[in-house]
Amino acid sequence: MPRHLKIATFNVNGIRSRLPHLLAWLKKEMPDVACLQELKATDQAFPIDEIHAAGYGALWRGQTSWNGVAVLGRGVDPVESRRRLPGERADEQARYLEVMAHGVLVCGLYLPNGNPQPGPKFDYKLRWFDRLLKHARALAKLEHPVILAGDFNVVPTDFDIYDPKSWRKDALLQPESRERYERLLAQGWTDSLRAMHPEERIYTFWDYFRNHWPRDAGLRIDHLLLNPALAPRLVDAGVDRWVRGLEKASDHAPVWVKLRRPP
DNA sequence: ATGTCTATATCGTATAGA
Repeated sequence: MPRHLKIATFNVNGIRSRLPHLLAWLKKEMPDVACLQELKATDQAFPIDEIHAAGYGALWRGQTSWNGVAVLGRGVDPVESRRRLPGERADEQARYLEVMAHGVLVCGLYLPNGNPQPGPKFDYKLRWFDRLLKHARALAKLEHPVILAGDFNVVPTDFDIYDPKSWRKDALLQPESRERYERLLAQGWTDSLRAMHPEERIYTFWDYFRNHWPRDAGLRIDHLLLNPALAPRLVDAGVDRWVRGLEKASDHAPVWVKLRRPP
């Protein structure tokens, strides 16, 4: 049994086209829990056999073409807590999956991108964020350890992007998006990457345009937030940049935290 | 304004979303 519990999030940008990368990453980094986003596959197309063969159990919520989230558990089948945010009855987009695994309530999420902004997609992003805020407020207060993990599609501050100039009008940097992320933190959530590395430029996403990866022109939009019951166990956090450097990589790199195991 | 991927609808190439 490794000393620490490792929980990660990875926007795979198509699980079928990215399966070799996902399997290589699981084998090398061995996260105990992995939240995946942008499966871009139906439930039937989810590659559960390969994931089982890699030593992981999984729950997933797919959708044709877009979105889709999953949570993998190393050596265990995650136990489903909920498959959608409260107040989502009419929302069919597969963006939220909450499970229990390795003693932690893991909330895997894929917040809407929201571009172009302004417009209906940005309105949807803010509504989705408001639903998350409402649900997260209750989760923060639990005495049980909880983690919010996923692609939040929010660059929290100008320190979390290589250069905000060409992104000022983008939905990821809007004051309305950032203010909601701030409110989330004000509920008591710890931004693990920033807490561990307050002075460091950290990126988790480099788009495919304009040579951004070779120039290390990235954004920090994939986040791992710990509730007060879990935050004292935080020992390390980082980004598996090597995955972004692979041939035909996702535009995101996996992000992880290491947590002390409870006594 | 641009740039590049993935998936879908359909079998070469266009469109949407990010």
